[in-house]
This record gives sequence, structure tokens and C-alpha cells, in this order.
Amino acid sequence: MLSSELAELAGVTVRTLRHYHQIGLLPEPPRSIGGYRRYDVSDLVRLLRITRSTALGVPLSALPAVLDDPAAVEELLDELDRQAAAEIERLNARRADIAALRSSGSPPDLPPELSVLRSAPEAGVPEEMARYEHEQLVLIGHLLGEGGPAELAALFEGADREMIERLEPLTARFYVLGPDTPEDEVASLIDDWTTGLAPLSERLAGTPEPDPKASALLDELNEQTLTPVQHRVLRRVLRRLEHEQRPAEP
Amino acid sequence: MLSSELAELAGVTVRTLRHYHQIGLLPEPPRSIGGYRRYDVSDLVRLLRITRSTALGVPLSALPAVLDDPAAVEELLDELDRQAAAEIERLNARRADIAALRSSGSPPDLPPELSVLRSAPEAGVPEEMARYEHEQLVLIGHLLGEGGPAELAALFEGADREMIERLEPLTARFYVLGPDTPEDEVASLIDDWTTGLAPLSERLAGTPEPDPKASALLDELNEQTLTPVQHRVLRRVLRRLEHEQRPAEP
DNA sequence: CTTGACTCCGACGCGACGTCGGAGTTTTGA
DNA sequence: TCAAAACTCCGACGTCGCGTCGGAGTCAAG
Repeated sequence: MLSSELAELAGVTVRTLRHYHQIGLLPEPPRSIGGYRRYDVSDLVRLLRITRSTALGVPLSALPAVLDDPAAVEELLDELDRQAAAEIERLNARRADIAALRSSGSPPDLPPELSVLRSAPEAGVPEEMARYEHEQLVLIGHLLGEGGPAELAALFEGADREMIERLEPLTARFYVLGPDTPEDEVASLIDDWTTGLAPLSERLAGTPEPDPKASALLDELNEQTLTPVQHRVLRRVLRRLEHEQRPAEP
Repeated sequence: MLSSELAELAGVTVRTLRHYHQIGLLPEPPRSIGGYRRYDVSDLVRLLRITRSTALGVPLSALPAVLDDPAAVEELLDELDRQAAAEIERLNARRADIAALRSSGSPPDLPPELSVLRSAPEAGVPEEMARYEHEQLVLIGHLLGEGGPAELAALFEGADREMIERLEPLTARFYVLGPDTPEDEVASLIDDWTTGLAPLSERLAGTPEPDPKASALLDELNEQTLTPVQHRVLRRVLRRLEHEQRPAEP
């Protein structure tokens, strides 16, 4: 038999044969005058034993041991089974993630649960601000850790839709704040927004304190991305919400 | 932030960061006087967007496109989902194989269905012959192709257990044939075996002709491994079975 | 005697990092 | 204040199981 015949019989490529020779898994057969390898049936058997094992997931490095010590295989099979099960788990989780993404219509780099928090595309949010919102959600989504996004989304989903709808135009107004926005417009936005956010703020009060590191990072992002006006407005709104929440603290 | 802080926040290793720098996925941040990288929150966001995508199975090479073209992602997600599903299929098949092996108690390099055909360990088969039997089964198991082993095993399983039990001592006697076995012992083995195999032979007659290439390979294995006496005996038994099967053929 | 199919070998490529070694830097504690 | 500990840098090779390429030689057929 020549390389290609053996390879075809065993359902592998010629390159695979050469690889097995290189790592010493398959003994080098005698050569023809011209240097061609001539295999016989024992090589086929050896090769088949190898392919059957690799099909089970046995690494090539473990094969020398496996092939002539059938006892040592037992634990290996356990291990391989565990590995396969774990891998299946990961892949199933991945598929679930993909499905969630597809049904939520959100971009793939943020948790699908948070897609409720995104501004609607027809809200006319400037691109810069859309990116900001996106980055903020990415950050929040990760900093909340395992299951966090779901909880946060539940807060909003649980709230009455009306409130959300009342908030949307406010954030839209926030996103277009600039140095030439008239002062009374800014002031009214702060008022409206503070009162609009009040019910959410109450709900948030019942949840554990946010990780200070996370807050610091979020604030760093705000400072980097938002215009000075926006940053000032945001801080005032948050401060006033906090005061109303904890009026006792001086 | 230093490398390790960023890495920990994002749940990756420092080496991963360096890798992303190397392939241009993550921009190089400014350095400290001593040359240390100082990251900020925007690097964290960028990194998180990357890790979320890779968790879905997106290859790093596709990320530059994915990160700033959310539209191109759709088909990619389809593809990734298909890949994941296919991989899960393969792993499930592998686990099924492993389970079959463990319940059949056969070594991992031959199809579990064929374990019925193995000699019992207490039959006192010489090691050399046990190896021969094993190799033969490996060969047959593969040459029969998809589903073949199951069919073959069905032939034996369907047969009455008594017949199998009557055959076992005969193969045991066959395996210890040597140059100094008395002639009448050889002759009686041929007789006993031929009649013992007759019912199986009849059943086999109903199945399609064996692949001539496969037969040739099996015969090559016999010739290589069996002693001359054994090879002669085997051929006589097979010839006599064939004659009884097709008495019309001269 | 050419043509085409096949084989040989060496060497690099892939994907996503892990690991090692040696040199420099920053932080911490005595 | 200064040394030890912890951290960071970079380059380069290793992992795993082969795929792919290139150039040279070999074999069967026309």
C-alpha cells in the first residue's frame, strides 16, 4: 500500500500519516527503491486503533500509553467524558446567548437584557451620544457581574411603561445639551428629570449599595465623554435624587 | 489602571491584553515614565466589547469588522450558531461512544458492538492470539463501515447463545495450534469447527458479498500473524463451509 | 520519452493565547 | 532610607493537530 491508499482506507489524509510518523505514533514502514513508503495491513490496524481513540477525544500524546495499557484508559475516559460534558455546557450557553441577542435585537457586545435601556433609534440621538450610551451599558453590564443585568432590567420592566416613556424624551433632551443651550432649558431639564427619575430612585434604594469602584469607573467615563454641561446636569440630578432619598444626611 | 488591574476587571489575563495589542485589537495606551501602560476606562470598555464577542465564538480576526459595523454581525451570528450546534452534535456522539464503551467493557480502540465477538479472558487465550483477535476486530469493525458492526453483532446476538458457547472452546483450541499439535487433533478441530460454524454460515449467506479488498486485507493479516498450521486450518474450514454453502459450484 | 499523477521532505501557518527568562520599575514595610 | 517583594516590560518559543506550499524526485501509461 502507498500512503494515499492507506490514508483513504483509514479515512485520514496523507499529511496526518506523516504527522504520526513524526511524533513516533506510527512506525516508519519499509521504503520502495524510490523512497516511497510501503505499508501493510498491520500499519492499517495500528492506524485504525489511533483514529478510533482520537475520535473519542484522546490526545495524541496519551496514545502511546493507551495503546498498550488498556487498564490506564478507564480514568482517561472519565476525564474525557467530563471535558466533553463541560464543553457542551459552554456551547449551549453560547447558543442561548446568541438566541437572546437575536430576539432582543441588540448589538452582540452588550448583554441582551440591557437592550431595554437603550434609546430608541428614532429618538434622534446624536451618534456621539449613542456611542456613549452603548459604552455605558457595556460597562454597567459587566460591572454588575453574574445575573446583574437581569436584575437591573427587571427593575425597569417591572416599572410602569408609562414612566419609561416619560423618561425617554428627557434623555433625548439631555443628549443634545451643548454650550449654547439656554440656561432656563437646562434648569427645566434638571427639574423634569429629577422628578421623572424619582420612582426609579426609590426602587433602587432597596438594592445594595453600588460598588464604589464601579461608580468611579462610570464617572470617569462620563467625565471623558460628556460635555461639561451634560456632566454638570447629570451630577445635579443625581445629587438631588440622593438628597431626596436621604434627607437626614447633611 | 495598570495591566493587571484592567485584566482583572475584565476577567482576562495580562498576556491576553498584550496579545490584543499585538494584533491591533486594543490601542496602546500612554505609558508611565518607567514604561508601564496606563489604561483608562475607555480601554476597559473596548476590552469588554471584545470579550463579550469572543464569548459568543466570534474569532478575533472578525472583531475589527464587528466592533464598528453592527449590521455585518447578523450573518455571523447565524454561522456561529450553526458551528456551535454542529460541535455539540459531535460531542454528544462522542459521549455516546464513551458510554457504550464503558458499558461494554471493551478496549477503546474497537467498536463496542463487536465486544461480543471477543474471547472471554478466562478462556486462556495466549497473549499473541488475543492481540490477533483484537487486531482482526479493529480491522473488521472499520472495514464494515457505518453501522456494519451493529449488523454483524446482531447476527451473533440473534443466534442462540448455545451455539456461541459451543464455538468458544473450538476457537480456544484453534488459538493454541502449533507445529507439534498431533495431526488427528488438527483434523478433529477442522471437523468440529466446520459443523459448529455451519448455522452462522447460513445466516451470512443471506447478507451481501463481503468487499474483496476487505477480505484481502483480512487474509493478509491472517498470513502475517497466524502460524502456518493455523492458517491452513482456517482456510480449510472456510473452504469447506463455502462448498457446503454452494455445492453446485465446481 | 513525455505527460500526468503521485510521493517525498522541510518549513511555515493557524488560533488564542501560556510560559519562560532576564531586565527594569514601583510599592511596601522595617 | 533602603532593601525586599511584587509587579511590569519585551522577545521568543510552545501548544495541538494537522493544512498548505514549494521544489524535487518517482512511478505507470501512452
